[in-house]
Amino acid sequence: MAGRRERVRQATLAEIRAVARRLLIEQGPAAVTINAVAREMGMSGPALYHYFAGHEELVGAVTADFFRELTEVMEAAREAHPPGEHGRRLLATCRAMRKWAITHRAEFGWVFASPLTGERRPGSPRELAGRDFEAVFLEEVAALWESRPFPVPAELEPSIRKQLRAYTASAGLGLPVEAVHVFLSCWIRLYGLLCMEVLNQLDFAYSDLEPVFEECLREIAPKLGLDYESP
Amino acid sequence: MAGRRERVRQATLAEIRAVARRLLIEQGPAAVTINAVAREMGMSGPALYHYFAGHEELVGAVTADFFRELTEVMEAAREAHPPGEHGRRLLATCRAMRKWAITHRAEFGWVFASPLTGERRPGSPRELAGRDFEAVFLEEVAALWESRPFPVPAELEPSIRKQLRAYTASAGLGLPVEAVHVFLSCWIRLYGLLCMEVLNQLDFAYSDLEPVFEECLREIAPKLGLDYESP
DNA sequence: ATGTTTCCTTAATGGCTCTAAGCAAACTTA
DNA sequence: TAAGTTTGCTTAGAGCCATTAAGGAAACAT
Repeated sequence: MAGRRERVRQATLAEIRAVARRLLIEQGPAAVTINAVAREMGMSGPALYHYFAGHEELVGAVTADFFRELTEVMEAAREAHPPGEHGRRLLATCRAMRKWAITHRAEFGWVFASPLTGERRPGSPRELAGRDFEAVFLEEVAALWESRPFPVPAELEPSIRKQLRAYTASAGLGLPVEAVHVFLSCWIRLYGLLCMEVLNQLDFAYSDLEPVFEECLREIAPKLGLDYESP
Repeated sequence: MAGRRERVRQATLAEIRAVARRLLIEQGPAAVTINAVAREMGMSGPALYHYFAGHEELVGAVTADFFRELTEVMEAAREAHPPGEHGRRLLATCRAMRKWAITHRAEFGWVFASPLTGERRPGSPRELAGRDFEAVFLEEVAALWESRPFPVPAELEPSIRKQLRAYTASAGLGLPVEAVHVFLSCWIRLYGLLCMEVLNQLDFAYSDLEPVFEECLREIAPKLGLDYESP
């Protein structure tokens, strides 16, 4: 079924993305250019336009790769614990996320500081991979809520409720708006911390943020009714 | 003293930065190029090298401008309240920061997502302006601690204590390490939230983060022993 | 064996950064 | 005031980039 031609094409596509990634790691975001990737592969620049419509699309594809890899790492860490142990599964997922982020700084930084604007549109590979990534946490929290609902605030600021209603519906899980709100509060703290770390916004005070991250986990865990456990 | 020549030079410098900023706002970060700025001013590209050593330095100067402007806005908001009312002063400062950030999205985003690497080195205009910005909060928190110390955790994770000792000393304020830690925890939550908002990392769930920001303030205030007040 | 598709090439346009060489006006100084 | 220096610009050009266009050769389908 997959003819030889198609196989070769897929191999070339994979090599392009691999080279792009290598350039990002070795020489920074600015070095990921169509020409540089082609040169590195022994091809002429315009040849790459048979594989990607342009620079933006290449960047989007590479970003999607990063999301997928990160998602896989997180899922693997989560599945190292039995399905019922939501606390351990969530903690493992969080730690796997940070570990990947700091061992792949260039890639993780690229994800939000990428010079993209258009590639985030609905339907793009990047957008789809982003949703999967997000789902790793969301699904586990939904399962946790199913088996052992965590405490939620009685009332919600009206504007927040209104905004979250749309998101809650689109997520399609059985979570009430209030639970989504608690989850997002935790998410913002965790992801925000990582974001600042990778963008070097905390260098002025910290050189190693691992204990700060753990402290964040310790504060977040009880909000989801979970016990914090040291790594 | 300031000869005519020097005056003209300063005016040109100011115009360059103003044009760079306009290009950033109107056409995004990628449009801020030496050539484009020069063209916009009716000059030839290389002329700008008499004012800035290169693209990096121009970007750094513009970034420093943003920091300075943001710092001024925050200080003005703070000074709208009497010196003794630390709570109101800090809340006003925080709100002024977010207001500036969302009314100047391009500029605020530029500050951390800027393609700079070298311009962050010690002594650069950007680095100095960044310190002043940081000081707006830090000084007020120091004054608060002076007049009404907030509760701090009895013990600190050893690695965190060690790291913060250096920063606390360099900051040169009379704050103990524990208080600096509490301050930084608050800072990370606030700045991290803003960072994610401006980098569009929360669009998937929220369209208006103002109530989320206020909720963050409500949670942070008691950590500094302050009363939260609605805006 | 023929026609089509696919993959790649080179050429070319126009943008970018940055260096080099040179001209002219403006200041400085004797 | 005249000579020399500094300053502010110019154009030319090298070398990078993205992207389009035109064409050749190999692989595939019929």
